Amino acid sequence: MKEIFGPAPAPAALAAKVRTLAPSMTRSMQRVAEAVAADPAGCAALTVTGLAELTGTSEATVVRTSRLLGYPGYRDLRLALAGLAAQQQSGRSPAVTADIAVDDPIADVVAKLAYDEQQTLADTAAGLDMAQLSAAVGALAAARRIDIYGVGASGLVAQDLAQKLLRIGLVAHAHSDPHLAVTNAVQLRAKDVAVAITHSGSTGDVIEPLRVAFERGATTVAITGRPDGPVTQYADHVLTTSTARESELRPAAMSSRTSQLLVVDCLFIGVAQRTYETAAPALSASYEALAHRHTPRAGGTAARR
Amino acid sequence: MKEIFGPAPAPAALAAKVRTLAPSMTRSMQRVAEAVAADPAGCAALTVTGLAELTGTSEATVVRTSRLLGYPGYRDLRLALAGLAAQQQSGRSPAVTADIAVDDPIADVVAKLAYDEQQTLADTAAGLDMAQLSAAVGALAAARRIDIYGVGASGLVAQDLAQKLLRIGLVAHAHSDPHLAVTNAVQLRAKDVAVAITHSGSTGDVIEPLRVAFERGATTVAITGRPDGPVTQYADHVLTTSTARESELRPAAMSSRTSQLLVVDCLFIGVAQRTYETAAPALSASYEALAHRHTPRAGGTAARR
DNA sequence: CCGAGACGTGAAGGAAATTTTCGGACCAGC
DNA sequence: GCTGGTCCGAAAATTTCCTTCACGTCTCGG
Repeated sequence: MKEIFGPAPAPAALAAKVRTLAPSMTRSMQRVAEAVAADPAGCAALTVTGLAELTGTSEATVVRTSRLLGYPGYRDLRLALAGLAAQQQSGRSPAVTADIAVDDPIADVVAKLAYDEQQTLADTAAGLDMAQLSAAVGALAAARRIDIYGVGASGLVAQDLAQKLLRIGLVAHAHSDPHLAVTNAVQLRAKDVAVAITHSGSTGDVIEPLRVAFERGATTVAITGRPDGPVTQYADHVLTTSTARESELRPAAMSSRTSQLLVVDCLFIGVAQRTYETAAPALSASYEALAHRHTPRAGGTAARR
Repeated sequence: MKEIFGPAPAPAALAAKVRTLAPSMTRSMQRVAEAVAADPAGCAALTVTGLAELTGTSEATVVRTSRLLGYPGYRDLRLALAGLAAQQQSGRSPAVTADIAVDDPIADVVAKLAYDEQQTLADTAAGLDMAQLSAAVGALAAARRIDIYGVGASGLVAQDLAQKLLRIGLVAHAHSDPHLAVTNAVQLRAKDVAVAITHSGSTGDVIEPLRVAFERGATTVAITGRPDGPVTQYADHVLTTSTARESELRPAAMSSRTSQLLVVDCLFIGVAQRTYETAAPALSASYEALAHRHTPRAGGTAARR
């Protein structure tokens, strides 16, 4: 009997991982990663030397790329590749997803967007580090106070998380004003938690308050698409969101938001589970508090003017 | 020297092949074949030496068995094994259909959430009325001014839409303060568009400004999960979001948000397409304006305190 | 404009894996 | 007990993989 559970490299999340880590790769490594992502089956049939020649690089680069993707060496990457190829083979052939074009009919836009977001969700789920997530949940559940930082599109996600945590009785606040965020971060102490949400991983306005919180001894969590970005310097726990390819009409903010929200939801559910005794009544209380805000039913038809 | 082996090694029919060929095997080879068939995943993790030790045989025997099974050597058998393991792995994941329970491990929570949200996306895309969507897009693209109403969780979606439309040069504003929303709605005229976002379809704070806008002659759009709700009285175009079942730990806000965001994205892309001439440069301009807000690269490791 | 430093890269050598070779062990039959 | 055959594994031979190191290139600061 063999137990290879914990440190086992991700099985299916390879394509997602390639996209996530691509920005932090050098040119040569990108070529290798690209080849691997494009044709897992083909690459699985190649030796280190073969893949190096195919991509016009050296064996060392291939090994380096394998390491970056989370495997101990090329040998294990190759095994994962074989597995991936088998899955693709047996699984449905993924419908060809071209980029969204200017002249796409609206129905195609809907289909492509839905498909892309589904893909993003799958990638994110596959790429999430359960240990980190679990640790972050634990910290949040026990927190005296929670500060959440995010600006721009990520600011909305930050607010979403804050709203949810408030609903289950935690003390959470989302800051999108960098100055206020920093001044609030100074107040944090050991039992507190600070969460930074930034897709790029390098948004100064978000990193700065997290740094302050980190130095104050608070537990810090980063939700980012760049696990190698500056923000992770000051993060005790890093939750990686996936990055879909983006096109001219489809800015990165769109898929990153989907990914971030999934992570946020997972955090929320996790915390709700751990604090179930207090969370459940708080949830229903907040629900009932809003009931009278909904008008019972539609009347007739309205007349304009 | 390289030889091309004629018959490609079968990937999935391995267990059958083991049984078929077992009689023609010697005792030691049978032990190897048996181990391989019993635990493909485990054996895939072993080297030749490891498998030889596990089965109490020698490396040579392992290679001989591989040959008999139709592979050029153990290396290729191992690859096939990894593929088989991946297939088996992917085959079993039907546990996600259940509701999220209090004692679910965190990994299950992630899987279930991702699955549910994927389902929600598919449902929403399938249920969207293209004619209504198209009409709404047309109204937005030609609008002089756009007001968006939403409170609570839907308020964040409203802000998301406003952010996006602003980015492509439209005049859009999200209101979550009901009073301000109404006072602003009074200003709307024929060429303007008002969008109301409410899952329940009966949120008074959102219906009220929409009614005002409607009576002022503005084009009104409702994004709601209840196409028969009160809000649709005052909506020229109704975009229906899907509703997933909710459980105690998973409030409706979660899936409705996913659904609403997809609709909002569709609106955005649709508008961006129609106003491409102005949208494209506006998008890249807003992107560049933020570039300097990102610190270039990570330094070393941070020290707490 | 130039130099110092850091980074990316591949070549070569070393380690580990796989495959082959070869000799010994076992088992009939003579 | 010997002989021929088959089966098996230890160790050599080979391929594959990994590590080290030096060279080229780029960047940043003066």
